[in-house]
Amino acid sequence: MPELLRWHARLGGAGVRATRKRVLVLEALLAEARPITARQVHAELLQRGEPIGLTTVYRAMSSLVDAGLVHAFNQDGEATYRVCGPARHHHLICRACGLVLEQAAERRPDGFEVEAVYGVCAACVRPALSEQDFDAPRDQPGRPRKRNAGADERD
Amino acid sequence: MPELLRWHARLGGAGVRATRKRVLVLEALLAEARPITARQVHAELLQRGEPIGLTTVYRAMSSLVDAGLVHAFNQDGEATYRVCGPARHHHLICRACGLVLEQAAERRPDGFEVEAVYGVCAACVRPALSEQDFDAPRDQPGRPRKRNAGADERD
DNA sequence: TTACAGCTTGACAATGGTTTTCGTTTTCTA
DNA sequence: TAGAAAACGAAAACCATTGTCAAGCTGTAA
Ligand SMILES: [Zn+2]
Ligand SMILES: [Zn+2]
Ligand SMILES: [Zn+2]
Ligand SMILES: [Zn+2]
Repeated sequence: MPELLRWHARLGGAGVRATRKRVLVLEALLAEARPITARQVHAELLQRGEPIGLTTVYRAMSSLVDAGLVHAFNQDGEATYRVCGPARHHHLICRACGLVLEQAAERRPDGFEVEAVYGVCAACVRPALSEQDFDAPRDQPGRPRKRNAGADERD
Repeated sequence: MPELLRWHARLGGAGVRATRKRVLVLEALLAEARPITARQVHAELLQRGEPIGLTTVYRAMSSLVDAGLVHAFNQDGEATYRVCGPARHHHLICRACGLVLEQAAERRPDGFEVEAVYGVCAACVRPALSEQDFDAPRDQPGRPRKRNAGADERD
């Protein structure tokens, strides 16, 4: 299982021990294509029969972020986490479906160094015809919107 | 005082009454070049001898955002507000000094529609030499950093 | 193996920004 | 001058996140 060993190596290289709980959290993140919250990870692990405290999930997230394996985002006012590649990059974050795309590091002509771009991805922009969710992008289930999903852009 | 009347007109046009408290909040925002929090507005108005409740400040912000006069951001995990121009635009938001720049509406070649770009502005990128705050950009005092100003990008 | 130091875990409490609640006050209109 | 609707504000509720602290685990040196 060289896959798991690689993660252990990347954790150890950052001075973070690959404890059982941290690996569980990492596995839960690896199973998701788009970022999820600490609460979601917590619920999934409990459902898998792996007892873990929510506090521990938060701390594991912090460790994984420190180790550079995971990046954190802010979606609808709460923190979400996703496993990212090792190359330096920034992100495109769709506020409609939650999808995150990695982009090559970029410094704009005006000198502004981009770290995160929030907006609406191509798949979610297209069907801007309907107010409801019918005809939503098929391959992207979309995350449930929360309170405060109004006209502002507080991501 | 045609200035004030213009604001009244823009508020009324959006179905938002220009009440005394709302105008006070708007004035407080107009005095600031970069976004500020509801708590800051609240404190400034109290200092000016204008009694107002924090709840009312929050609701005034919501109304002003609905009316399109004010845009909301998320800086260091809390909401900040700034008066914006009427043209459709998105924002460059510096996480170091809090500056917000309006940018012409933009859709990337890949179809992603940009709404907010978080990163570090040119003035703040340059002096990346010192860890401390000495030699910080002079013309931009910079806002005090808060908890969680770590490696992640949770804006 | 044992002992010890230090890291990890998790139940619980605390924090802090924001929203709800609800009774009072103000504003608009007839 | 009413009466209705909107706005106001103090206090409580909300909720994601962090702090606390006692118990458990891990690695290492004796
Ligand atoms: Zn990433
Ligand atoms: Zn999308
Ligand atoms: Zn704006
Ligand atoms: Zn800056």
